[in-house]
Amino acid sequence: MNKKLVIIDGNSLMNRAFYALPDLMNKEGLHTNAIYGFTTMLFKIIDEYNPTHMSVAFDLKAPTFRHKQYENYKAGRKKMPDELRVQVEPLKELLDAFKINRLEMEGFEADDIIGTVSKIAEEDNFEVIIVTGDKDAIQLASNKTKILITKKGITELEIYDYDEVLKRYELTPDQFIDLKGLMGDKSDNIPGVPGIGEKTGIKLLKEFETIENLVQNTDKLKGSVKKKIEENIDTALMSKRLATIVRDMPVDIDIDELKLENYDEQKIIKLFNTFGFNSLIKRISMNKEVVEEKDIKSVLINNDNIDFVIDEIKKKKYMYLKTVTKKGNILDKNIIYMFIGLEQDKVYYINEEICILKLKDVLESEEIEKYGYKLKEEYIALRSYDIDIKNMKFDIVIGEYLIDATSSNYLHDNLAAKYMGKNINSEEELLGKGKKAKKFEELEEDVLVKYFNNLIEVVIGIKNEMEKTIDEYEMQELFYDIEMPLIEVLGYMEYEGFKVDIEKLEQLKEEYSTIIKNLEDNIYEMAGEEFNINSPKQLGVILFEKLELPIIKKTKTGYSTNAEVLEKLRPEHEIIDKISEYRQIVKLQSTYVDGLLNIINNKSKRIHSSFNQTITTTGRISSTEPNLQNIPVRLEMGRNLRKVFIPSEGYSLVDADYSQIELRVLAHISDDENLIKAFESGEDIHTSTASKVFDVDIKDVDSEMRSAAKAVNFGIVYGISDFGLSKNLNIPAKKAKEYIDNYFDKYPNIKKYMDDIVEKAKSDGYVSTVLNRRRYIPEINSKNFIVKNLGKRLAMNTPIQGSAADVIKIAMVNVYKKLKEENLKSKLILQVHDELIIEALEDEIDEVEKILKNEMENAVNMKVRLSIDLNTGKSWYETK
DNA sequence: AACGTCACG
DNA sequence: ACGTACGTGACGTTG
Repeated sequence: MNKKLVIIDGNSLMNRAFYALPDLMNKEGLHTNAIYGFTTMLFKIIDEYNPTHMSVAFDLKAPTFRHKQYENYKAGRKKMPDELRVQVEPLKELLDAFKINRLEMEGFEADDIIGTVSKIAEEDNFEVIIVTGDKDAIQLASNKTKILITKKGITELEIYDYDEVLKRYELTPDQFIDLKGLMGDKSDNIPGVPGIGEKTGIKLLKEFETIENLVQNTDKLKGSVKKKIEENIDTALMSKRLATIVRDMPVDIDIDELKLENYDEQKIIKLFNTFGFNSLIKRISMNKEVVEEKDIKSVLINNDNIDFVIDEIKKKKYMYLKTVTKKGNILDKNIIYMFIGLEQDKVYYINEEICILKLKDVLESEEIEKYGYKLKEEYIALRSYDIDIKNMKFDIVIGEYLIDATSSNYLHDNLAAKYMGKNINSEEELLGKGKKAKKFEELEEDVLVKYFNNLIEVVIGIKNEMEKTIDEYEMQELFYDIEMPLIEVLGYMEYEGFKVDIEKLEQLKEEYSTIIKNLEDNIYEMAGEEFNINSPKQLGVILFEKLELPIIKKTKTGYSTNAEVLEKLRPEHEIIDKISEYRQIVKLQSTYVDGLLNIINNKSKRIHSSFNQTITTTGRISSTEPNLQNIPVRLEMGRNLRKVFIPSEGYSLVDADYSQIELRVLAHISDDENLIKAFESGEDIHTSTASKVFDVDIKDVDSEMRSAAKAVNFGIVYGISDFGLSKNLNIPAKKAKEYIDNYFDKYPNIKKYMDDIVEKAKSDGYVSTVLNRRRYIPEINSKNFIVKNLGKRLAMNTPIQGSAADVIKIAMVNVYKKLKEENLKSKLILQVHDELIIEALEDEIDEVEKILKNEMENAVNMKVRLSIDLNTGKSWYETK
């Protein structure tokens, strides 16, 4: 095999990566962009060139022989920024894990090491590849040595071999040194001959070949060039010496030591993990010669032999579980396979309904713990078989969400890479993506079996370590008592759905269509032409070019036409009102009326939203397809839509919402005496805040003061800034700052909370809720002012929003449990952050209200009491 | 796929 | 001086 050496200029490449990539950080706030860029480059080079030998050369801090020759060498160079400096040692550690040789030598620069090693390698008949961001290395090009230089960014490389240098510079690589001697080098502070640049330099060297020859023959020059050279002979010679890369350093280098060995995979994965390089973890396992590919034997179980599996489950008292379903109605039987794992290498699967039904007992047994991946899917899939799965005890997706709520990827292949260092076939690799994506039911059985066997084994492989982390983070209560039981509650709400009045919805559709049509006509007439009102771009042209209205604000793509801008333009032209109205109704029509009509379940005639438990960074749940957490309420026109959300025959809706839960949570966390007192007094909280901030008697607070105070309270919850408040209240920032200062004066412990939590985020890297839910805030250590300030607001807001989320989740679990215990027919069907909705049987309304009040107000014990408002009605609209 | 806009807590 | 309120999801347009 050909011997091939890749030698990299470590400092140079790190530098390039550092400046080319945005400021990446891991969750503890370690900057990682240079490491990341370097590593991707490393992968690329290994992939493309497949070297047998490799080394990375680094500069050391100590002065080199060049400094001794010329005291100004590299003078004036900026020192390495701290954000880059902190990445050097971790990168070296990573290289060690890769078993890639590192070279550094006191008194010499990386370039000299590279020059010396490449020479030794050339003599030993190696093919040599030098990777650097610095053009100086071009002098080393030869017919055996290629120089790769990073182009813009770091992913693109320019290749210089001997011929390429000749072509580009009309000089040999050796002459490149002379050229630099003449031109000098700003970044190294090599003087060169003043007034001689690249053009003249090349011309001279083409004629005289070297500087030495040139200075001997200055008589052949004329004019200003002659003068410049003659006056700078010594400088030119010295500059050439400085620019010459040493190729014979007095060292013994055994090139065999640069040989690539098998890298330490576990260590690399561990390091990638701390850096947060999840995508690279996948790549590292892919790069392995042999991907672990043992024959997977999940055992197919049928009706004749399933009893022995059931016995085994009962003995173990747990089961790992995954159902595979075909696409279809949530209410139908859709399971095509069910996988059951008991331990590593012991996975069974079934594909007959009769077998599923035989498992009903163990699935519904409180004694048998269920472990899995996205267990809500199992709950829902089994409901149509009349199986009510119990004791879902461990879900690795929920676990990972608690460990890192800012992660955007909880897919099993990613978790396998992180926890097990394994490269697993992902769902996207199995099914494809986008429009061409296949469905599970379209795949061959053996392919599916292999995939789901892997998935089960991932859950088995991860559970133990994840348990330890949950213990370490003291999240046992949050995980086992709240988030895990919540899975069933959310699954239940999805399966039950929310009834809608379809006729009413269709009637609204007609009404809105007529209004929209009229508005369109009006707007076209006022504009003098037809255009797409829904296009901000076209609308912008009409408003700001044709009608020449004043430009209030710009977006990065053009004119802003949002509601705030339109409000300011209102007095300018009568078209504005029509556009605002049009926007409002089109929104209602497209998102809500059409959106809802599209998604009504044809069997239940109800809406089955999906509730996601692992999306938000603060701990809230989110709702999709449709989003039932943003149904209009603020404006009457939109609020009417709530009339279509109705209970079943014989039922009513009972709606319970927490009063000021976030401010109450804040009072508790901050232990602020005044805010606690304000809640105890029973006084309206915004009025009470107004009386403090504006220093007037409660009875003298007018509505303007109250609404200003309300904005201040919102600001406090969001992580206050004078700018934000001033914008919201439309007052000068100075005035806003006065309000804030006043507020903190009157509520000193809140001020203390804000200061302390920001400090905590800085020192620990994360903040926590009352139940130890955690969010990492790397933003807070950013050098970027904007990002850092965002970090501060996140630190202030997350414990408040997150603790409120904790509280309502506890209430949900307890309300759900209570309804079940008491065998009530009433159903919990929706949560909207601080609000629960129960579809209550008429006869049970009193009991349901009692349960809601009791469980919600006593969900946690805080320094201020929690309070809810209760409303009952025949539509969501009526429960106000 | 990104952007602007707008609905909610 | 730097430019922002916190957390979401859906729609239509545009590139």
